[in-house]
Amino acid sequence: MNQSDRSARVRLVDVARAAGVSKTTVSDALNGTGRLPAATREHVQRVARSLGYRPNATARLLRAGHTRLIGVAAREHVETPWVYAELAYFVQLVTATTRAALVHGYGVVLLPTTGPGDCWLDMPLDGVFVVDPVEGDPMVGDFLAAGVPVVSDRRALKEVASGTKEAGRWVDFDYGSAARQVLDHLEDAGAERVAVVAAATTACFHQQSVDAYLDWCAERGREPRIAYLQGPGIQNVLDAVEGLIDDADALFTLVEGSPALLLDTIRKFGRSVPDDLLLVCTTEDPTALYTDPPVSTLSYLPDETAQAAVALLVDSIEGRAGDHGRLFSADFQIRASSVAPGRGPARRTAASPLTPG
Amino acid sequence: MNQSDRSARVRLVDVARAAGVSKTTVSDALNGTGRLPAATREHVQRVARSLGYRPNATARLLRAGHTRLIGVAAREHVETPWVYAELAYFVQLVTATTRAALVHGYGVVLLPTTGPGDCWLDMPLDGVFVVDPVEGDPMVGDFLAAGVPVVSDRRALKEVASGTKEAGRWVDFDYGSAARQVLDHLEDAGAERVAVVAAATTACFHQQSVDAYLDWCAERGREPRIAYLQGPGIQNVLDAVEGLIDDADALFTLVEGSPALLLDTIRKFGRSVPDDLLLVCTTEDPTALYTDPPVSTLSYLPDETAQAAVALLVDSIEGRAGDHGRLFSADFQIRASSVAPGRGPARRTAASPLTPG
DNA sequence: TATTCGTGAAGGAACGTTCCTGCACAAGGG
DNA sequence: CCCTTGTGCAGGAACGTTCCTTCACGAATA
Repeated sequence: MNQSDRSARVRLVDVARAAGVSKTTVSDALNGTGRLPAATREHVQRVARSLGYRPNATARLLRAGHTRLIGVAAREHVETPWVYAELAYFVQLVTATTRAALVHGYGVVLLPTTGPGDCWLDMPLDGVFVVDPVEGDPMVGDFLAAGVPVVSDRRALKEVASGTKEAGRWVDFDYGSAARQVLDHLEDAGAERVAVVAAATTACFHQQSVDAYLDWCAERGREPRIAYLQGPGIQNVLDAVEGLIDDADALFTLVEGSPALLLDTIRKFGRSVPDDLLLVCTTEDPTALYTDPPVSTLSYLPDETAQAAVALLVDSIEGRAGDHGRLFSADFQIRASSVAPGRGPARRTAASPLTPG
Repeated sequence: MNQSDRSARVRLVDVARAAGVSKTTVSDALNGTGRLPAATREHVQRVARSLGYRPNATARLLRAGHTRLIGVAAREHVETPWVYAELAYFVQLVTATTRAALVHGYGVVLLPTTGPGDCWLDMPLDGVFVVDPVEGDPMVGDFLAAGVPVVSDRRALKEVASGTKEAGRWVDFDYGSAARQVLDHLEDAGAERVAVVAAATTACFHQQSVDAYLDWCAERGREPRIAYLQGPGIQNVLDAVEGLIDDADALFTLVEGSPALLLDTIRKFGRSVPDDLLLVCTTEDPTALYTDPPVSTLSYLPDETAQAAVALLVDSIEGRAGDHGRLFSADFQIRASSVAPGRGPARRTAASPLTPG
């Protein structure tokens, strides 16, 4: 099948033969290396161009010993379920990773998180960024064992720390305390029955957030109000809200859903934000700024995270010492949707602007 | 720097030496090829595992002659400007491409559409999918000249058709007639002053859509009402709407913007959808179904497009004949936002459902 | 004139696989 | 006992680059 292509492809030696010089000369002429007079250089370049020669990327990479390719495993981005549930976050993360990688001279491969065995190891990667791994994620361990530098969640790295010489570097959030920050804010704003919408996944972020919520409730002797998504898509988010709304005076979503649509849905059930229901969304969706009222958001800074991850990964790949990891703080933007009217700004976060500039 | 890693890496020969067998035997034992007794096979596998051997992906690829990697150039996805303007479409396209590629056993590399010269040619790709290329897109020509199979817009392929032996395959929409379909629908629904929001780019989709709109207006002797985005982000979309709204009785957006937010904005200007302003959005945002009223959408089927593109690309890569291209029709879903009340369903599209199931 | 020196270019070893070819040896059939 | 057949494995050539080493040769120097 591919034979015709294979043999038709002009190689370095073909150029060499056609130009009447050696492989070395062709290589030097085209790469600007070696010591060649301009005449020879131009002659070779002309011949190469006339033959339509293009160097074989794989061969150069083998020679070079690196591929300048990093993998990004964004579990929820590629796998079918939950695609929409967390869309904006993963999209921004992947996009920012690609951009950051480009700056460092690397390309990005979107890794399948599902798939047969360790098929990802067949890809010629210099390093991998495993975003928000699930519990006992096999990818992290596989790559580390294969000697491929990994950047991921600190917790995921710890799990496989034993037995691998290379530790892997991390980019982390303290998801638990971010959730607490939101919960405390809602409590300060007067909420007594905070409900949470979560996804049914073992991803670090969800697990830690939910655990923090449960602890927070337990500390206060309150009964947790939590709804798990039954499937992907907006409808499931709205359904989850529906199941919680009657018995809550504040809503904290851990999954992405259109802020505007959430407000619509809440309104449909006869509730009003923020008058008798406070709302905070974990989301990267910028529309939260423009709704009426603007919605308070908890952001996990995909741009910053991606940049840090790539920087750490590249350091690791290129053998520089650098940091072992970076700990970020989530960005909690308090807006009108979670400030009870007449109460003024909440105590602990009084410095934050209530409305966007 | 990297030398320690380099020399530390266990190679096939190291396993061979340690196991007291030849390279061939190791290769056969690990790949399940050749004729070896189970004992030898297991012995080699044990030694390989104990040394932590992982085959070098690049070397296998060189040997194999292919990389099982395809590139996706989604211009607007990675480049900074307009990132948000067309988000959902590109996201779904890239995601669907990744998924489809995986099914065929290929990985996906996100290609930089900006960057020095032809840096993309350094990547070891078996094929490329160039999404919605701009006019005179260099990538298409570069890859075709390099003998790398390309799937792209038919128009972009035509531009560079001369001189390259391989033609490239295409996945196409008739953007013009899709736009006309929407415009005709709006006219049928009673609109006389249809305004359009467009992005300032030379991407095929935008150019052809705008051209169709201008022609459509000219045919009717109507003055075109068109606003170009001044920059990325939702705010610019809303600003564009603001500039058009006073003088229009129908709005057709060619750029993605949150349907819910568009409705809010329109309402803010004292207009009402669909009573005195009809609205159709080009978007993949599923929230359009859930707004009040639900918003009519024109979808360019990213999932179907991606699947077809990957299938064509894989055929091309693996030397199968297959189709030269696939022409799709955009999916126009008429909902309440573009049906004037009391007028009943529009003539030409009476069969389409007015509300989602 | 014999020795350096710099320039221009060729030869060939790597990079780490896969896989084609072929050898040694044992078992079976004539 | 010789010839075939099959099994178990080793050797080494590819894949297409890059780059280190070597070499020839003319000019400048001693």
